Amino acid sequence: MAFWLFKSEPDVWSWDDQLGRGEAGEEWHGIRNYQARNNMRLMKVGDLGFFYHSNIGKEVVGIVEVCRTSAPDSTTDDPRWDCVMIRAVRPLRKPVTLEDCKADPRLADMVLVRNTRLSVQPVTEDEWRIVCAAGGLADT
DNA sequence: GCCAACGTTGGC
DNA sequence: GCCAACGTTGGC
Repeated sequence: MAFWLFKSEPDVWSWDDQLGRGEAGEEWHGIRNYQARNNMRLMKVGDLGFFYHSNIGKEVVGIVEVCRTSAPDSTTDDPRWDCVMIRAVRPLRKPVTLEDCKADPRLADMVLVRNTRLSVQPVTEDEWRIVCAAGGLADT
């Protein structure tokens, strides 16, 4: 089981949009960056991820689960790009902001803090627990 | 709206 | 294969 972080501009695709898809989930299409794509190729069904709002909010707002491994991105004919599908699991009780993450020395190496531009990132188990706790979720 | 950081492209 | 030019992302 691995942990990840998915970034989205809420203008384009928000947590509420994701929640609206329910169990069916949503294809995480539109990724045109090799590092982000490679991360998606490593994902397995059942892996968990944070749903992060970039630009507006700049905060982790919810938890998602990978529900389909990486497959061709339906929004392009370019065979280089593929993507997973994710479904909403639950919101954080309290969003965890980028500022919060920067303020916690234990999260200093988090990709979110270090490489602000990567849109699909790995999260370590420790980071996962710390952010969940900060978000008011005892476990997951 | 600006700009730093980073990725990609293309000329050589 | 290097690197300058350019485009994009995302925090501020």
